Amino acid sequence: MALYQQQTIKIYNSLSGKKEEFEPIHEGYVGMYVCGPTVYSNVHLGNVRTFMSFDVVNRYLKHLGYKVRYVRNITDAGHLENDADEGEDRIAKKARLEAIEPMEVVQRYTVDFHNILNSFNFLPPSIEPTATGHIIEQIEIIKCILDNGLAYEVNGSVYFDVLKYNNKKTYGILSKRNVEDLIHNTRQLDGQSDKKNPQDFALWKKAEPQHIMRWPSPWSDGFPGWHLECTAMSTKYLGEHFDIHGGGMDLKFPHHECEIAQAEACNNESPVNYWMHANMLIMNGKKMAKSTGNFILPNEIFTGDNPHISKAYLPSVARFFMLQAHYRSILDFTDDGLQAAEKGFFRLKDAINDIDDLKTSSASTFDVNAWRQRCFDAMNDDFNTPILIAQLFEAVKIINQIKDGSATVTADDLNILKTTMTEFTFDILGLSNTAKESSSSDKLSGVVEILINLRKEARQNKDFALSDKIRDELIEVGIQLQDGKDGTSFTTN
RNA sequence: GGCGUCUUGGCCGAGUGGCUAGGCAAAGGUCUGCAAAACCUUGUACAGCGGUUCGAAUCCGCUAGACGCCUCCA
Repeated sequence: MALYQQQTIKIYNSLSGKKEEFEPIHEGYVGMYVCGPTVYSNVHLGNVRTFMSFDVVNRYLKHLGYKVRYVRNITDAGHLENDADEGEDRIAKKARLEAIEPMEVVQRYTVDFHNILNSFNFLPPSIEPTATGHIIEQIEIIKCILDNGLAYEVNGSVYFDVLKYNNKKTYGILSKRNVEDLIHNTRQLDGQSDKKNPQDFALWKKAEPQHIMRWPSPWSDGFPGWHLECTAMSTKYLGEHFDIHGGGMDLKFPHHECEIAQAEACNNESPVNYWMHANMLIMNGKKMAKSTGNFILPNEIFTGDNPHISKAYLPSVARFFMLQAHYRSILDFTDDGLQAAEKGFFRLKDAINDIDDLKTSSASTFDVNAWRQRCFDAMNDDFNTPILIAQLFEAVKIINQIKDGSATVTADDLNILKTTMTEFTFDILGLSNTAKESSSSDKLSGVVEILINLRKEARQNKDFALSDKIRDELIEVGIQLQDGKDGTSFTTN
């Protein structure tokens, strides 16, 4: 029996505003689409947090035995910097500024994106389609919407008719806005527009002569509107109706709202069963923004080369830090928070690495199966990683108690304990057991054992100056000795 | 201006109508040659003001503050 048959997941659905029991359309299979980055600059930490949230969702669903088709796109087509009819697209702008081809911009930052995600130990999506690779599919959807009378062409551009759509369906169903409010509150944009109404959005834009990224279409040489690619690619790879759609909270309106409208306009059905939105990452209490300097690149965390942090942190420490908050909460990124996370993470990791050395007994002083289920319960409750981490620390305490002799465990229970800890910490949360990898070197272990023995002799001879020197100098290189009842062990960080 | 979210102990950060979240930090103790690590003990928090209720930090209203979206944005 698959694990998913024993566990019931509840997902907070942005569409209904409630936690709902998760039932995939096809038993055992999950289709999930997550809006990926626009590759016109380095991926920043806020992006990483959103994608990390869905990396954990992906990992957990897989762990439960679901066959997950996880589609995360790369936006490499030039979208305009604003929704007015004028303006330069961001990729072209970057290309001009750096004097390179637009596709060089795309390549450079796609590679950066993958590098950063790899360093954070992300699992790759099943399919990572690009917008420029799906121009034909996007054109087909525009034709479909035109055929259904919910879009109109003006001067080679095609716009979605929001008011007309709203007569039949509800525009604003996801973001809980009503069209009347939108009409009253739409800001006046400079420049004359071809749109019938300001809240209409582009499906296809005719390219200005200087616009480099352009494709032929029935309406003009131009480029697709900025909401269309996700509808095209999610439909192509997951079907007209699929299970989960995710993205950052800031995409809820207008991007996801427009996706729903496009899909409904073409296929006449709601495309997604569960909408999930990850909340924003802020830094030192304020929005991250390049313009104010309140900003950090993921790589700078690993090197410590940023004025907002006091030292370098391992990717897993940053990952642990972010997973200590629930994905639907705003998270404040601070150096203090990272330091606390670092200590906590090392304590967790050290305890897991101690499991193999624990002694077993004829009885257990705790209920390992009940604890294991509490770990599942935490994740089942809308992927509540902070609660899961709290449960993992309950186990840390037990492991240390067993080590101390104030708790006992049977061999069978120890096996369950170890499996559960490993699965949840490394497979589901996606943390890395980095120290174990470096300390598992037989040569290093051998050398440290020699020093431990030398120190032991020194201590027996009451030569504490020497024994402390060995201990302190090992700490300098990141090796900490731990004197226990059964001799001295060591950990590396 | 409109819409929406949030405000928890020294810090971070969960959660719930009545039962210990957890991490970090702090204090005392055990262990130790001394430390470190670990373990044990200690905090009676939920912005303010009203209301509903047998009972609310958890539900409702108002006030204050923070944030997000409304324009590209994870």
